[in-house]
Amino acid sequence: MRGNSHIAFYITTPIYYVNAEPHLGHAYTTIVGDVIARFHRLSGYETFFLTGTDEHGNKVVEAAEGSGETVEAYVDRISSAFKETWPKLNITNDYFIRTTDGNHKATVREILSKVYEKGDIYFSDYEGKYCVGCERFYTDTELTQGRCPIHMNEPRIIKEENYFFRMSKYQGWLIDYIDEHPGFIRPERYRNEVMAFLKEPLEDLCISRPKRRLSWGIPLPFNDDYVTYVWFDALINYISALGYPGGERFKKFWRVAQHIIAKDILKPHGIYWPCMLKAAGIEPYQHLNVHGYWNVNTGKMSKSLGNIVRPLDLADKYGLDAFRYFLLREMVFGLDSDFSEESLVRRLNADLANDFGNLVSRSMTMAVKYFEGLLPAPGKPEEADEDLRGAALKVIEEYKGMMKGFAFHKALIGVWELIGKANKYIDTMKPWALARSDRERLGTVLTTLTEVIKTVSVLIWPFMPQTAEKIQHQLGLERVGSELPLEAPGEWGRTKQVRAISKAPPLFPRVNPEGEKARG
RNA sequence: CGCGGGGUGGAGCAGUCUGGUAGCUCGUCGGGCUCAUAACCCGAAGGUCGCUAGUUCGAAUCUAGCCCCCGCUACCA
Repeated sequence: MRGNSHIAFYITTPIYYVNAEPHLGHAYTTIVGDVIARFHRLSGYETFFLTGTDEHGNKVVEAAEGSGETVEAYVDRISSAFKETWPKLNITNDYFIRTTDGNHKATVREILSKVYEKGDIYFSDYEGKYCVGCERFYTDTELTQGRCPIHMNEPRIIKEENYFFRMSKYQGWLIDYIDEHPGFIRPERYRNEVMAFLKEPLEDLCISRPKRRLSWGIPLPFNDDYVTYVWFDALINYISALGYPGGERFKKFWRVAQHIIAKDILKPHGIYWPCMLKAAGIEPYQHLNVHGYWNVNTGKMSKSLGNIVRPLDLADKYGLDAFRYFLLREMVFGLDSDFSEESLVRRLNADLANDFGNLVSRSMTMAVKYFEGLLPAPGKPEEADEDLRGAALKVIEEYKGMMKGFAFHKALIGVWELIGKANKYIDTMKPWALARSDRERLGTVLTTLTEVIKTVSVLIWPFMPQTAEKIQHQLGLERVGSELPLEAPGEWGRTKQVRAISKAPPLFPRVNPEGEKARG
């Protein structure tokens, strides 16, 4: 069933700015990317999943000075922190890009030249309110009563010559494009937000900084006294990573590009980036997928222990798969959510331990207890068996639609409805009674159950790869993980050998509300 | 007239785009089962879906107006 490999899929996270170490928000975005990438691999798509780090700009220089390092050493260190975090969260990115990479810098300069030669970059005065202490310009809205929020002094009005990107030229085109491509920015609330912004005239974008003020950046190809402003640098990573313009990957993947971002960087991605692409003569990306924020009540945590929510700590404490599941199940993609360990524990116990883990546990135990793990070929299915199978096949179809639309919580709700039906099926069929009265029927019931569990294992693999594969090994399947495609559950009745020879440990041990592992 | 988000049983949330018996988790109460991780299954109590008007045979869902809460001031996905 790998015949779909000519179908391509390209997904990106933002490149993370290296002035802080990875936190919950970074982890969420990247796990979403991983889930969607794994889903497409499972569906037979040739998939390219990109993440990386954004390393230029003033704040990075300041952060390096603050830690007493050279800029180069500093960016290497923080970039590595990101790069080394992702494997620990089971992130399967195909490439990790850094904006300090030579090929990226070359691509940025190439694009700049192209747009410059086209006449869409011009040199002009920039006048603004500049705080000498901060060494930066402020907009009126950033100022507190007309004063710098940090130094509390009045900013100086100064003029600076800079290069500008003729973004206003593309406003009409962008409005039409978004109109004609309803899913271009999604969910819809963010599309509306961009459209609302585009109702006002778009200003041209200042894309340079003089070197005397900022040297840590990519020099403009047409004026070496200037470096490019961060967004023009950063956004281009999405194509430089593919080897634009001539790279095979660019040809294969760019036309199916999808970005994932959090709502704070909607404007650069929803407006600057499409205009930049248009100016450079490159097709727009396919979808911009925008998610909300995790609101973390850090006050509570710091009171007791003075600790912060760090993704790796949570994964260590509760299990990586539980952590990944929680993030994708709890947040409605696009909306804000509250994060708390309490709600994580609630989901871990209710959804994972009670509903799902226990279903696997009781089913496996019976397969081993009554048939020594070797289930007989199923007999003639009865109505209840067919109903359950029908429900499973229906869930697979709905799941695909939800996943493609980034409705992860709905995809998981569907899977858990199936889990609920399987638990109910056990209670209705009473296999422990069949063990004494009708062994053939017992075999059919247990086979039906293991098929449902197999189906579930495939559907949860993008979210919880370790758990899914553990189950698939227990079921004695020859193909596991990404080798077991989404269509496999349709081949019902093939699971004969269950390998849970002795009692397997629970997939998800229950946790008491204080976060300690409960006594099993 | 700033912009945006939200107001759904005790708590936390889906559902609103594509109107049609109001759903989930936790909690409470009662029952069942014994294969299972004090788990699972069934049942019960509990909601004027912020307010008002409108469209409609029918509105949590669409339209208009109003009220209340929260971000936009902390690094940042």
